[in-house]
Amino acid sequence: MATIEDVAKLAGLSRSTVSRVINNHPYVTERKKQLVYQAMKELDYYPNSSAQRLRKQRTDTIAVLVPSLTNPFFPFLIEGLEIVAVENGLQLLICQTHQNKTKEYNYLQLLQTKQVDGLIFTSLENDWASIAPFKESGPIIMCNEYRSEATIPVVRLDQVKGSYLGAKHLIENGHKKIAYCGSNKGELGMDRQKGFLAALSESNIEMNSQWIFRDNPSIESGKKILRAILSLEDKPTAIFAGSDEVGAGMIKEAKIHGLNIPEDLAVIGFDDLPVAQLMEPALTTVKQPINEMGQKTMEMMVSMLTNQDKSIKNVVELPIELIKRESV
Amino acid sequence: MATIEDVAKLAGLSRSTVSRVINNHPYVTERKKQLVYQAMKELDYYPNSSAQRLRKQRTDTIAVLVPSLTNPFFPFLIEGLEIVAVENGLQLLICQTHQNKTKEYNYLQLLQTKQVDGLIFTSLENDWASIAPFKESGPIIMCNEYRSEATIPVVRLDQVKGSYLGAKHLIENGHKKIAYCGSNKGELGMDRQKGFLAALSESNIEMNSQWIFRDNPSIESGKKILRAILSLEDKPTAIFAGSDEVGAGMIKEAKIHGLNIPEDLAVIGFDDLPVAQLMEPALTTVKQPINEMGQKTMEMMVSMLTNQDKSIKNVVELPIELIKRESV
DNA sequence: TTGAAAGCGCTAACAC
DNA sequence: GTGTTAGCGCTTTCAA
Repeated sequence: MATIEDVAKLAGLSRSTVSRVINNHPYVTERKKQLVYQAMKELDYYPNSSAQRLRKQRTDTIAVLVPSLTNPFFPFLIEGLEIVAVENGLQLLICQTHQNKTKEYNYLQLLQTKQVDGLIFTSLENDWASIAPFKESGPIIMCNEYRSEATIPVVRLDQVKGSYLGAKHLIENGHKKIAYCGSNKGELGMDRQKGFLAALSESNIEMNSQWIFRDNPSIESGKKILRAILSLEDKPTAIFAGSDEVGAGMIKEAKIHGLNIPEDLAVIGFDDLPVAQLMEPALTTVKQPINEMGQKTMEMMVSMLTNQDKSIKNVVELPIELIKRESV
Repeated sequence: MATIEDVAKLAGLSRSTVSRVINNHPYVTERKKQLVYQAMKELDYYPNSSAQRLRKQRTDTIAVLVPSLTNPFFPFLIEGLEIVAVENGLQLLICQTHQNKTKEYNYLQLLQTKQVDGLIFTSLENDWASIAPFKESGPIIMCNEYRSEATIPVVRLDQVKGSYLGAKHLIENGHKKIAYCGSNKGELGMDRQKGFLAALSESNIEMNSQWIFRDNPSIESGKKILRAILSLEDKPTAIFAGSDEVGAGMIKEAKIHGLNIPEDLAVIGFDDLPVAQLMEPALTTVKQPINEMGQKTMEMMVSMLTNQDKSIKNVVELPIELIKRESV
């Protein structure tokens, strides 16, 4: 394997000059530049990435922590992140936490071992307190999920408003017995529940604790929850599904059990993923501007990387809207 | 930022001993080991990843090239790859090519710049001839997609058989006018078409060239193709969709246009992704053991990494089967 | 069982 | 404009 030394020798120049050519420095004669290119080609030379990183103390790589790629929400988020990353010569290191606290925590070592320059959380299993110290090791941003105690930039949506819109829509369609699905672990989940409950109490509707479900946001969860609802004595007439995948699973399972959607049971999703449109009836949902959220996040990362603004408490909030289809 | 030198000093030992502790070498007194641990903790020390990689000439990272993560097939494949990668202390660097020849080609530099130890193709835009030289830079494996000229290990399915099964099922259900969707660029695509045509000719069924569609495997493509079919004078009675997403898009669009599935039009998918079960009617499909394919691939990569078997032409072929649901 | 020393491949002062 | 040189932080002979 050829090194920069070999190239320098063959071109009859010094390592520095070769390095300058590699890094597009000005002040290199066109002639010598050509000499270098020629030698590189002849030797099939490529700069060693580890050596560059060690010397430059920079990796141009950003870690992106996602719970799972099989939840389509995250590939769409990554899509947005990647657009801006590529524009800025950054590489993404995609890390699946599988909702595992320890795994998530261990990925923070990427920052300490200088394998990445920055890190983006799109979900969070650990307490903020245990994450906070890692801010010293490089820029950390939260995207999608958030913590109000966290003194780092956040790109998020108004989840309170999102679920409020969803619940309101259900109520306006005459529903008073509404089930709720969603996590209550993160602040995102708590806010979403808050908005939901706000809409109910605004209309003096009471919540039945039996109608609250905490499962994972998956199709299987949707099916499971629907079966649980069916076995209830006092059944809700509508469900706030918390995600399109859950909503889709519910619709499918409901129909298997002979229910008509939305007549027997109204379902509203969250996210506006492709599956929402595919369902029969098409899933009414709360749309999140996922791609835009990704882009805004990476823009912020780039600015942190260049300005060294290590601890701006910057909150970007993007719009969220109701998409009416046929399931309510 | 503390370095190994700092740790050594604080512990009153040499860099070598600290390094030995870091790398779990035998022959270090328990006492000194503890001294090192203590110093590392005190200094909040973490080994610099770039320095280790440069020195060890190893990154323990494998590049995985996928067309796109928003096609759920690939997240499921990655799931399988990751299981075995984690077991073997390997990291995945997931790279989206977005079906772009140049992008794909540029990712090969990861191998030459020694940013990764090996590389896995799950699709291929470039000719094999232009990829072949990169074998010198590290182990390359093909998974899912394949090329018979390629002298590298391949983990794949019998695509000829898969599409044959699908077409046969359509024929057995009385169809003689069958449309086909699928790429004809890669060998996977060609084989799939081959199997499809084999089933037809076995039953003396002729193919109408107007019934062949080459769009991308997406929901939108499915919708578009369905509309194209609707505008045809001589319409097929069944469609081999080539992917579940395409099939799902078709079913949805067909119903919008008042068609009954499968009475007016039978649809068969490919992959057996979650969306197949969600559709109404549920999508009959050809199931690929995606997760298993990922695992087998990474097992092979691990063995290449350890045995230095750089050019085994090893083909692993996994079973493929028909899943009968309601769309045929 | 431990330490000294060489060197992985590169970049960036600094000097000319 | 170009070369010399120091050194990024680590591992691994080699010798003791």
